[in-house]
Amino acid sequence: MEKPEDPIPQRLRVLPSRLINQVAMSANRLVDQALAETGSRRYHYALLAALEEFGPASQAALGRRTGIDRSDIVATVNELAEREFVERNPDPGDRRRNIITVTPAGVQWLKELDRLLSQAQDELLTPLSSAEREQLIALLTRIADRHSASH
Amino acid sequence: MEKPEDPIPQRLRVLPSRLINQVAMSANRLVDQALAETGSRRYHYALLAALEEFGPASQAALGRRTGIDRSDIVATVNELAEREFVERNPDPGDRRRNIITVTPAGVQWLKELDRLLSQAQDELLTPLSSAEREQLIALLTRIADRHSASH
DNA sequence: CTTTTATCGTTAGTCGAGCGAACATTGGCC
DNA sequence: GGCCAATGTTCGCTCGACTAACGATAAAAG
Repeated sequence: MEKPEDPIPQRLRVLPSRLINQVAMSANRLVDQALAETGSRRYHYALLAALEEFGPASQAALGRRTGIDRSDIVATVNELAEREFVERNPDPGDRRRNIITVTPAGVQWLKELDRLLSQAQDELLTPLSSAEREQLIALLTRIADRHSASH
Repeated sequence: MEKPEDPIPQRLRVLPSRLINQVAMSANRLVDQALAETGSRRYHYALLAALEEFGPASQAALGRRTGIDRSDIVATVNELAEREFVERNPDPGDRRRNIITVTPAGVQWLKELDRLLSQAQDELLTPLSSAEREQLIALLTRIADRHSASH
């Protein structure tokens, strides 16, 4: 009654790069949806996380730490600044730089995002046991490391 | 001498959804780059694979089998038809449909893409042993299945 | 000190993937 | 015959990732 279920080609079903994309899409769907209700985007979380963990930083440094392009940092900082989660101030010691600082409200917000994201991760990984989740993370980490650091 | 290597926030480093995206990006880079040299794109492979495995089909059916939106199928079929890897003919039995058929050249091309993609997969999974690769695929498959089939 | 080189913030614009909306044509169903 | 669903197609949107350019400033080289 609800199974027209078209078959997926074997080649595609087992192709690692495709599997990964499939899962990435699910992950993004869950995460974006969780964040959307609060008017946030993934970049917001990344930036707040970087700021909270390493303290105030220039936009360029934030870009390097989060992997976000420096041209995209601009918009993200704008959005966060509008909601007063961060402040953008010129660096007196280097007038090329802006120093970005989290506000207390920003830290609070980060905690809220932490909560939402952790729920989303759980939903994503539902079919796996905790041991399997760690396995998966370990395997993925090794691949990610190899392809960002080395090359 | 070449390690400014900015640190990545802990929160991001272990966030599964982010790890997966990271790896997906590497995968796409490798795959796209392998395909680009031949003027192909991922959709081309998906379509040819579906055709070769299940035979001639309507564009809508191809969409269902590959997960490609039917509006995107149009362009993909156009591109493949231009290079004479597929043929698009009206279905005499249902005049709403086009029947897409792989040509022998298309089958040959698919084999070439198979070769290129398999290399790319290998490059992606370099840091993993074969046992680990199977583990990874198994884990990812379970997640992907859960989130596509069951909703 | 001056000239070159590099970094920073910013704007604008490209590209591909994944979609939604709309529309005309055609089929199936009652 | 009349209504709803499916099909092919076009148009356009959003997002993330990225490139190119520019003016300002700083640091390095001469």
